[in-house]
Amino acid sequence: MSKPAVSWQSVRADALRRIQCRDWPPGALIPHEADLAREFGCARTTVNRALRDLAEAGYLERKRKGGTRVALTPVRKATFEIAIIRHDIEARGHVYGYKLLSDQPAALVPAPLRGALSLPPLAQMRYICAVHLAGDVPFCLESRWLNPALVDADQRFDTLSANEWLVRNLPLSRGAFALSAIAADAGLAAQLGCAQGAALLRVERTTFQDSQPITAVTLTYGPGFQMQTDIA
Amino acid sequence: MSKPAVSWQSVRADALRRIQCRDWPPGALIPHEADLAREFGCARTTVNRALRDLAEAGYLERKRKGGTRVALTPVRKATFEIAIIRHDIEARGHVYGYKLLSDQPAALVPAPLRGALSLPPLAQMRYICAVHLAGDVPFCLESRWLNPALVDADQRFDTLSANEWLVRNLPLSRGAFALSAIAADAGLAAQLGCAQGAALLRVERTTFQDSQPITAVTLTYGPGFQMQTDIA
DNA sequence: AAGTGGTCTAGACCACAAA
DNA sequence: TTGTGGTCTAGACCACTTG
Repeated sequence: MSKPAVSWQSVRADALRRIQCRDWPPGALIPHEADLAREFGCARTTVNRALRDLAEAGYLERKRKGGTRVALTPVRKATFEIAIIRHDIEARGHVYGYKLLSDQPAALVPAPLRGALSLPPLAQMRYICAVHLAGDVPFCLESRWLNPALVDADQRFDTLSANEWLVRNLPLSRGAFALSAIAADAGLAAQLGCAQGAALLRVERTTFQDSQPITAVTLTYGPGFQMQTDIA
Repeated sequence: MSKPAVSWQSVRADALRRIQCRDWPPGALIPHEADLAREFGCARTTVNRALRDLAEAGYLERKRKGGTRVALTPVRKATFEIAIIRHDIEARGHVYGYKLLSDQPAALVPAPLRGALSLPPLAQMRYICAVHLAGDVPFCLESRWLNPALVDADQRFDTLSANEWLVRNLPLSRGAFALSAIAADAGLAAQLGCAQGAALLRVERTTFQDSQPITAVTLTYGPGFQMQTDIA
């Protein structure tokens, strides 16, 4: 016989079991990789892969020379994908519709956004406003400031949304993301076809390519919209 | 001299550069690991680590025998941590306060929740309602159904919130997470000290240990609350 | 100074999916 | 059947931290 072959996944599973059953209690120092490798009968590389994965998942904290400790508060994460809105609507089983409301080549950027994008006073950007429809019902209002230096001025967004064009064409290196609730004012109520004062979910994103701003967008979803995901 | 040593991070960076400058355009098949290893002058393992990382980040799609392709729509993700609310409030620079509003050992679970938790009709769970304060201002209302089989009935939540106790004491294996906006009704307005009809951000979570339900919680945040994070 | 995790190597075998 | 990624090994050196 040769080897039963110990997989890093099995080492990970066993280590996780020890953490969860308090065999390795929160805050405790666990044996170092070489010891565990001997115990599991595998190479240290395999143990390393398993523990590294548990550390990424928030169960362990590792430091050179300091060793590996069980996290005091295991951090669980929920992740949202920066999706193409069309895909989101289609995944919900609706027919996608899109309507461009306005597209101004150069508009003054409001002060709060200037700060978020690190722009000088009086900076101008292209401003686009559009609505995404699920069937005939307004689903999401897209209100976007776009860096004109990064997008051909001839590029139209009357058929393909700026959302979709950007996801496909402009790589981003970093960004910020904020979620809030807002009451519909008269304008929003008209554009989303809902009652004034309705509670709406709002997503604000700003994205950059290195230190160069790409876009700042506000997505306001219709009433009743839920953003769902699984916990890893 | 021996070797400059090629790191997997440098391979990753170079591959990412080729993707972003369209040297490897979206949808294209890129060279296989062995070729890249020769080109970069490193072991295949190193290339594997780099490309695996780019695949996890959403830039590449890999299939055995199929090879590695550049993703058509690079998927960027925003991650929220399942935080202890106290930490969230303290990180915002406020003094944390907590008030237990009610704690019923056995209450009928409403039908929609029963479905989400896979519970039988007439199922009962412990029901807890509490408010988290930032200074003197209500910050978040916690309304929670808790599986009594997993928590000692003697466990009080009048000082330490169920939120914090659970994060520290009950490991979860999976869960679901939903975000929505809701208008404050009379009860919410009273408990959060806001106007009736104010738009509030709501988080609903259900968590399980294997197939056993742990808890279902609704967190309703005060008006103006923003949930923020960075895009990876 | 010394201990621990982080990484690289060269080689091997396996698992999956396409041809 | 065959090509490609997925993983394991044994050994080595390095980098960061703590004592």
